[in-house]
Amino acid sequence: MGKAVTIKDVAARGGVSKTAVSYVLSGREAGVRISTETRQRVLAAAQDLGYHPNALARGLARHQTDTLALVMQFPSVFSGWSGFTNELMHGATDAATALGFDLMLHTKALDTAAQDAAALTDGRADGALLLRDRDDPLAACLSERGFPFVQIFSSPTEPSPDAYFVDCDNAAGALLAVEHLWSLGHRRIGHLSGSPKSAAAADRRQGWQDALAAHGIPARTEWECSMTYAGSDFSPFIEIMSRPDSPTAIFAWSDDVAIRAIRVLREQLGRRVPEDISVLGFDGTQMCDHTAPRLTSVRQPIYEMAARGVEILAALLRREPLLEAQSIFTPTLTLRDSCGPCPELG
Amino acid sequence: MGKAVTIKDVAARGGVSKTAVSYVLSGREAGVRISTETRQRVLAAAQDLGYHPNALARGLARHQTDTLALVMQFPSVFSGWSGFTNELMHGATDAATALGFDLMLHTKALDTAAQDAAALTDGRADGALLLRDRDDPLAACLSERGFPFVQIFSSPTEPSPDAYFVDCDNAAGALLAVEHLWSLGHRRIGHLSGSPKSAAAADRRQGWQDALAAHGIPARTEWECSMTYAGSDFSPFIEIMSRPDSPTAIFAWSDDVAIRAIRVLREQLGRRVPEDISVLGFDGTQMCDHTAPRLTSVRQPIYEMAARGVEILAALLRREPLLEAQSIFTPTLTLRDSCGPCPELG
DNA sequence: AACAAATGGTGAAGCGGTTCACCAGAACTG
DNA sequence: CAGTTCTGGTGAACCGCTTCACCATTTGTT
Repeated sequence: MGKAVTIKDVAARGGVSKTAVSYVLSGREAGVRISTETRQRVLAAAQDLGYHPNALARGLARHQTDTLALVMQFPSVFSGWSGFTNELMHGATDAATALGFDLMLHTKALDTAAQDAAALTDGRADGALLLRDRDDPLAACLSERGFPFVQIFSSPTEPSPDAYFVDCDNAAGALLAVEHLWSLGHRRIGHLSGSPKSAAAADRRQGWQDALAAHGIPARTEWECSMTYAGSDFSPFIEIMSRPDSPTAIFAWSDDVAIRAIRVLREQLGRRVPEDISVLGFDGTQMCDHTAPRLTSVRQPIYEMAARGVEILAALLRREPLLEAQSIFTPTLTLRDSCGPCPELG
Repeated sequence: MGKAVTIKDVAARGGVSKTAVSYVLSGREAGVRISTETRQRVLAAAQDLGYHPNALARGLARHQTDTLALVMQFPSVFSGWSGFTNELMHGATDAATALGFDLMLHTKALDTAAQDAAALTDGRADGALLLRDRDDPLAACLSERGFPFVQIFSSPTEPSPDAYFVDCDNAAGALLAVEHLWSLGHRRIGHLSGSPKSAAAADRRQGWQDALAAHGIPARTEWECSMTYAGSDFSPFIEIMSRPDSPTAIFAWSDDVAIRAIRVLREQLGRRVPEDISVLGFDGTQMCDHTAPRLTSVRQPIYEMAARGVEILAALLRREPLLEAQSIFTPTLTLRDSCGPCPELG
């Protein structure tokens, strides 16, 4: 790094004080007047020198950096392949750019939530977008420190008016899924569930149970199989599907897992989808259109949800009025080709 | 944000000077000796107060932030779905975490490369990972400013000993692809090409041409179709494939595009893959295993390449000896089910 | 006992900005 | 023409941390 050009250099070249340069370049001329002529000189000097203010110094002085932290639960959030993370990052970066914020990634995990919170509040970011488990202690630690944050793809167990979050109605999504399969004649509807610590996964599982219960068919344990990642060991699933009364339809908690399940069904169990068995996913990622058969899935608008999270956080930081501090999107069902009538019918 | 706890608070509580606290907490005790007893007091005080140094102030004073900037060519790098970006981010974040660096995303684009460079060198990042077009002016601007960077998934046109980059041998990859299709009897081998500005895409296209030429069959213009994104309009492709002498095999510059092509072939042209036509991709993303048919693809180790980029940059910044400043990975061919013998044979 | 060396630590000057308090001179007022 | 109000701008403190130069004691040496 050669010596970078500082505000002092610009001041010298413009024949003015640092103060004048600061006022001109930051645009915030409240309290101080600068003549048009001086402004031009400063601008020219800055241009000539290729000056760009040091963000560290500016941030230190202003206690504000116009930077948002994106905090992931696991580094492994990047290990899925269906495109959830891609779409999330896309929405978050687009919105951040549009609103004039930069984005920092926080994938590190320290020993305790308190330490994570301390690290997050090291001055580099003005606020955080949290993609974490439900009731994650980090949120509490951040609240305690008075650090602004918005949770995305998660919502608190108890309604709390002062929490900011963006989520979709996962239970409603699960209901859509089960109802669709039910209408196709399926009665033994299995579930590939995610981590119980994930708010989204837990709600989808609950929604599945409730939807079945509403039809007078309590969900059976042997219809459920925990499959947190698409890369997980699917032998429990194979075991379950090999039993006599195995489900005729599977509702998977995510597209990733659904896609993997289809493959396992075809390659290791010799079952055709949707003729022998129906599979339904959750997320409605782009990949759904490109599998064979194309994956019927409950869609949550990931891009929009991530963008909304950024918007809420931005409004919060800028003390602008919030349209809705808590945003719950309604999922929709996108029909494609992976679900068919129950083969045991007629 | 409530008043954050500063080094002064810790000093007061420990009954020592700021200086002592700084030396103890930063671990860098060159030039100054601190007794074990004092150290304990400082540590305890810091612990009690939940102190974490302000990264802005520290960075400003030290001219170093242990943060890397990841600069994308387009925000749309997140719009693909095959998992390239996911795998890249995964490798980059893992390596950065392992080496003690944070990651900042830079997806904004200002008016000129010079401005982009100025913004990048605003002090927040020590160096940059560039995912950009070949001969991108940004690289030149950064060099001029003496800002350290490593280009990933790209390499300079002219060999330049002082450039740092990680790439794969794209031409060799294309050769693998063409040779495989050739060995299956295909003679009319088409190409879905990417942006000519992308180093990778351009090299793959060139490799395809050269490989065909080596067999005495110059690539015909009507075998090629530019298809930069998987979301692009595929009607030119449809047009090409509807002609009498259309290719019997397609080498796509990326998995995304290959997957889309398979779908278009099946749904809009009624052609079966691989019976009627073979399709071969590039990247070897996880998605290849989950399409139907599974996609035969030239694999480049995206995770490792991104991680290597981070490692090189880290070594550069820490003035550690570099094993290889320029890293060129050799791609491999992963056979799956999307390529078959040329139907026109026997 | 006199001096050197080691031990343990502090003060203050930055790093590169922002911003508040204040000021000199020109332009109005009555 | 003295007094007020604008206009246009400056000086210096400060943001929180690092680090160099330096100092006061204690311990070791001859």
